[in-house]
Amino acid sequence: MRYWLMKSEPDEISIDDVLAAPKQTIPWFGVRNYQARNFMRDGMQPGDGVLFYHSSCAVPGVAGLAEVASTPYPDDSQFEQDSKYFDAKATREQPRWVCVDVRATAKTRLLPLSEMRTMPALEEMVLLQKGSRLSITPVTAAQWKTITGLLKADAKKAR
DNA sequence: GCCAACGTTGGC
DNA sequence: GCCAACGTTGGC
Repeated sequence: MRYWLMKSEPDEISIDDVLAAPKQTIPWFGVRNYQARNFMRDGMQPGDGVLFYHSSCAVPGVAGLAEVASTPYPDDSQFEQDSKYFDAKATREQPRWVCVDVRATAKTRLLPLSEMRTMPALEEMVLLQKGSRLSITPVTAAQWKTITGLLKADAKKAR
């Protein structure tokens, strides 16, 4: 069981969009960075925990929780000429890009990036490292526990 | 919209 | 295989 942080632009696909999708599940297509791809291809297993992160928006941060819901498979958008994710060098025989299905499990309060930066327990998060801009990054079990623990406690207080 | 940081491309 | 030029990401 591993943990990941996955960035999505809420203007494209927000946590609400995924929760509204059939089975609360969407294919995580469009990753076009080799490191991020390798995390999906070589690291992800169904059931892995996912921090659903909203990026490129007014207040970037963790907006919900999700889980990996499939093994990796070829990303169809690489074959679609009309897609902005089309890759002329990819073939059905030799796909270059993969995706996994992601199932949203909870919307949380927004945990802003700025707040995460103040938390000593999260100092080592890949997301918070200088110059880090990978759309998929690994999260340690301790970091996962810190963040989900905080968000669950806050949800309880809000009830 | 700016720009730092990083990734990719392609000539050599 | 180097590296300059260019493209992208994403917070601010």
